Parts: sequence; C-alpha cells; structure tokens
Amino acid sequence: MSTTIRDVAQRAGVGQGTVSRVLNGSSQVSPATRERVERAISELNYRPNLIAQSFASGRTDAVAVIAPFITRPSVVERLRGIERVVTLRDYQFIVYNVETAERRSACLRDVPRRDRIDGLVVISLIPTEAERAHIHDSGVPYVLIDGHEPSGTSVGIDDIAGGRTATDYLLSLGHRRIAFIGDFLDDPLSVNFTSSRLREQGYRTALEQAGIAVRRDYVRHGRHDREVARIIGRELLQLPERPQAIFAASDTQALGVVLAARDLQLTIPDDVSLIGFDDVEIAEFCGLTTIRQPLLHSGIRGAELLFGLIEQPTCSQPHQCLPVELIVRGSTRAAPA
Amino acid sequence: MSTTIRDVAQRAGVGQGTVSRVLNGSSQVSPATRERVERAISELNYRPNLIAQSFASGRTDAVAVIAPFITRPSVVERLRGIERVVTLRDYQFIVYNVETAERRSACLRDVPRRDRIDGLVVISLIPTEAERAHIHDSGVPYVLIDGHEPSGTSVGIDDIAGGRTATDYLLSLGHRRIAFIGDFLDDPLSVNFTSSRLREQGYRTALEQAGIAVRRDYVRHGRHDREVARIIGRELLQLPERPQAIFAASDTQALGVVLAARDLQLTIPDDVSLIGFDDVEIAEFCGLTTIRQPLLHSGIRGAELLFGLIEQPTCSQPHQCLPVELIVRGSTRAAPA
DNA sequence: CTGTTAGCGCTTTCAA
DNA sequence: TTGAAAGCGCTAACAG
Repeated sequence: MSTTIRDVAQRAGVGQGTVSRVLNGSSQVSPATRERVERAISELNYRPNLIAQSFASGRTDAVAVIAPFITRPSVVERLRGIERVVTLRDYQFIVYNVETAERRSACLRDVPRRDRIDGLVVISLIPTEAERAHIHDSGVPYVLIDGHEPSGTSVGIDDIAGGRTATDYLLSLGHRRIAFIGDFLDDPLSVNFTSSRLREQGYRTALEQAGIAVRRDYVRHGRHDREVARIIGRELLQLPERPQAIFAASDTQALGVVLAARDLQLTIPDDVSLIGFDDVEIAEFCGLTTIRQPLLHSGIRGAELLFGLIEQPTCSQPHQCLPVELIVRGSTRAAPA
Repeated sequence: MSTTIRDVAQRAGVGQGTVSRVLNGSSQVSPATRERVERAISELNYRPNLIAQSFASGRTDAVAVIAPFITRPSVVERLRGIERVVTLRDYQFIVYNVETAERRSACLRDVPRRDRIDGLVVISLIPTEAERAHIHDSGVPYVLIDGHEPSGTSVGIDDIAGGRTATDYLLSLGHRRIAFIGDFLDDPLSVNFTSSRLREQGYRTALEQAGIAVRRDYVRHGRHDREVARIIGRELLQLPERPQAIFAASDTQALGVVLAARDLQLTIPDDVSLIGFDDVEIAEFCGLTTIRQPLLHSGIRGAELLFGLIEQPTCSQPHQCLPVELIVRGSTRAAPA
C-alpha cells in the first residue's frame, strides 16, 4: 500500500493529528516538531490521499464549469481564463459541455453538489428560477458568466449598449438601411435569455433614436451557426432593397455573412458593411469590424469572484459589468454620398 | 446533515450493505428487497455521497486530460471528443491546460495519482522516458493522443504520410519550388517530438523521391503561431527565387501565410499555392487546401481506449493510426505551363 | 440473498 | 503545543 499519515506520524514520533496540522499549515505546531514531521514526510515521499482529505474535511478542491459548446471560440477563451485562476489555486477544473437541452437540465440538476465540487461557474446559460433555487439549496457557491444573476454573483457586459454602439457606428458611417442577424429566439439551451436578444434591443434603440423604423424584413434570427447565418445573409442580401449594412450579433454569424456575400459576388465593405460582436481570434484575421468584449478576462474575473464566495460564502458580490469596445477593421465603410 | 445510507437502510428495514448493493446494481438482491430500498431512496430523495463512495471504493470516477493550449482549435476538437465519451460514462472530466514548460512538468508529475483520477489522457505532449516511468508507477491507466507511445496505448495519425501526401499533391500540380513552414524545433513543451517534424520528414521524402533537392532556404521553423508564420511567410515570399507553393505544417501556420501573401499583395493561389494541415474549422471558411485529420474522432477513440484500460488494465492496446485525407480547396492550383 | 462490521486515510475535537 | 480517538459515509468481506 501507499504510505499514510500513520507511517509519517510513527516515523516522526508524533501523533497523526500533528502531522495533519503540519500538512494544513496550522500555526499551532512548534518549529522543532514541524521540522521533524517535514523530514519524515520527505523521507517517506509521502503525499496525502486527496480523497481521504476531501472525505474528512468536506472540501473537494474542485470547481466545475458548465458551458454550452466548449468548442466555440468565445467559450474556449472564457474557459481558459477560469482554468488559469482555478489552477493557480490548486483546484481541479471539471468541465461539463452542454450541447442539448436535456444535457443542460441534467447538468444544472446533478452538478451542484457539495460532495462533488466546492464551486460552480455557469457560462452563457441562464438557469431558470427553479434551477437557481436548486443550486442555492445545494449550498454550492455559484457564479454566472455572460448573464445577469439578479440576486447572485455574475459577470457580463452591457449587451444592449454593445448593440447600440455597433449600430450607432454604422449610422455614423451614413448607413440607413441596417439589417440584424441574431440567435434563434427559441434556443432550447437558453431558456429565458440570450445576449443576442439584448444586442438586438440595442440595435432597435439605436435605430429608433436615429428616427429610423425597424424593418421586419431586416431583422432575422437563426441558430448560432456560421452556415445558418450564411443562408440568412444570402436572403438579406437578395432583398429587393438590399441593406447597406449588417450587424451580426456574433462574429460567428458575421463570418456567415462574409460567405453569403462571397456566394453572391458582393464585396465587403463596398457592397455592404458588416459588423460583428465578440472579437474572437479569427475576427482580426478576417478584418472584421466588431465589438470586442473581454472574453478571457470574464473567465478570470468570474473565477476570482467564485473563490471570493468559496472563502466568504455570505458576502455575495454584485453583478460585474465589463467594458466593451468598438474595433474598427476593414469590413465597414462609409455609405457612398 | 444530509441523508445517508444508514437512513435509507433504516427506512427500508434492511442493512446498509443491501442498500449499497442496490446502489451498485448488484444482482444479488431480491426484486422485492430492491423495490423496497428503491422506494426508500426516492422517498428520502437520497443521493449517495460521491466522496465517500470514492473513499471506500478506491475509484474516483474522474478522468484527467493534460493538453497544451486548450484554446487551439485542434486541441479543442479533441477535448470535445474526449469529453463526450467521458460524460457518457458518467465520469468527471478534469482539464489541465499547459502553456509553459514548467507547467508541463508539474502536470505530468502531479496529475497521475490513483487517489485523484482513474485514467489520464495526454494530448500532443510526449512524456520523457522518466515521466513515462512515473506515470506507469502511479498505476493510472494512460492514453496518448497525437503521438506514439512505444510500449503504451496511443492514437495518432501517420504524420509522415500526411506530409508526403501534401507535398505530392503540390508536385502533382506541377510545382517544383516548394517551401515548408513548421514548428520551432526547440519547443520546450514538446521535449522529444513534434508532429510538425514528422510532417517535414514526409515533405523531404516526397521531394527526394521526385528528384528535387531540399533547399535550406525553403525550410523554415517558428513557434506554432499565426503571426510568427506570417513573418516567416513574408520572408519566403520575398526570396529572390520565390517558392511556387508552400506547405505549412498546420492550418494555423497556413493562415499566417495567407496574411503574408496579403501583406505583399500576392494572390493565393495565383502567385503561390498553399496547403495546410489539420483541417480545423476555419480552414473551410478560408478555402484552404489541407490534410484533414480526424480531430474529434481522435478524442473519442482515445477516451474509448482509456476506458478499455480502466476496465482491463492488463490488456494494453497497440498504437492506433487514424487516416488522413487530402482536402482540396481553393488555395492550390496548377503551376502555369 | 441479506445483515453485520471492519476499515478506507484523514480532520478535528477533546484532554492533557 | 501535542496525542488520542471519534467519526466522515460508504464498500466489501464475511457470516449466516
């Protein structure tokens, strides 16, 4: 068998409790004893059994993340931020990938358990009222990233303002006929929220403030997918009155529009201006004008908040709103005079 | 406190052991008893404590993955494949992201522990002889993805053949001056291996077989990064005798060449043909000719092999070689006559 | 088929 | 400041 705390205690000539105290950095141990124990530990090359530690202490030293489509660039970037912080604290980083509605419910139901994890981060999936209550009942500290948790801790951006900024920029370039592509409204993964919807709201507000009526045929929705957006983009670009500019609620969808334009032999930005959202890595490569949100940083911040909660479960932080930024690249240009 | 197995036993009027048997699906329980226990479980809304189960059984129901740069599209795709299988088996999926040499060693040293995980997948990082021995000593079943583990279980592709296929295709188009861009040879993360190097070997073999000498100025290396490849690409494309075609050892690097060509106002494929490797998602978008390797599937296969090992630790599988495929898109064309 | 029970390795009282 | 010892909740071996 593996060496246990008993072996160490024996070798050091102390009690198990003392070894445990040394292990956990208690200040209640005399330097001499500590020294003796530490020597025994290194002589025996002893490593405490993590499961046994968890079992006895009730902590798991693990943090879970529930995220939709972990392959999406925006999600990956956030995961990376979380992983960085979690690792720094020597916690395990457990990932749950969600690609269906069933899986979403299953995760939200089964993952929040004190005997499983010490904390939970949820990305881009807004729990229902019942799910939120369930998480709360589980007693697991919990942070939401990319969403707003009214009575909990969350980090996100002002999607409405982002949508407005994007639209205002297109307006400032002289465009009047501005179309919008956003996520499918009945996305089963996002029961009562999508950031896409808020960005659309910003779009609508901006147009209204500019005295431009929102045209039904200019506002389209589809699954968050490049190829779906490509089809929608083609439809928009083939409208009798072609939009001068398109605001896509994500870079992924904006890239679909790039393909649509290519399909129709139209040139961006000469024939149509295009702006995306997120500023994922490929956006720069493609010269896509977009609204940048701090993806990596949202993960870092979210994880930091979570550890705050783990250490101080009572003191819940308010919603954190991260800044967005307009990044102008080559996919937008002024409307011809 | 939470309800325990004792409460259930009491309520069902049976012993703890019987409840445990029901929990673990033992066939040694009479239908009537099972029924009674199950009713007690659901009446009490009992969930077994996972930590306690792990502690008593010695299993952790967790699988760890150590991967470099989890944000790279190729890595993400593999992670997704692994996650899918791991989740299906109701195991926890623990991710360790490696971005430095120190972290690499730390992970390879600390993660393989029976009290932590039941199995380990390593992606694109070849353990040294000592590290391999250490993993073996830990007793944790282990699978390597994207590499060849001589005396262990691994899944990969024939990188040499892939490199040959890519180069042969360029040759078949009539190109003779073919350059190569690959990973930095002293990559601290990949101590004694990079797939890039094998692809280069395929490139060299193909050229030699075609009776073409490999030109030193046509073979370049740099960190696996788009911007680095862009700089290298510019150098290649500004050579007095410009290559007719470039084989990049990864799509990421190929995209750097796309930027380089753009920088120099050169057109792909008219001025230079370009072929990549991997067929990551963006390759299709960019119309990049490339060598496709089954990334998602490598993750799935690797995880399946791992579970084979977990269930049958003795019966180690041989190296699995997945097929690659030439995907012709618009970045290559025949050399002018 | 089922009840009883001895631990699993550690943390954490409780005394000393 | 330390040692002794009582569990943590479960599995698995053993007895019946």
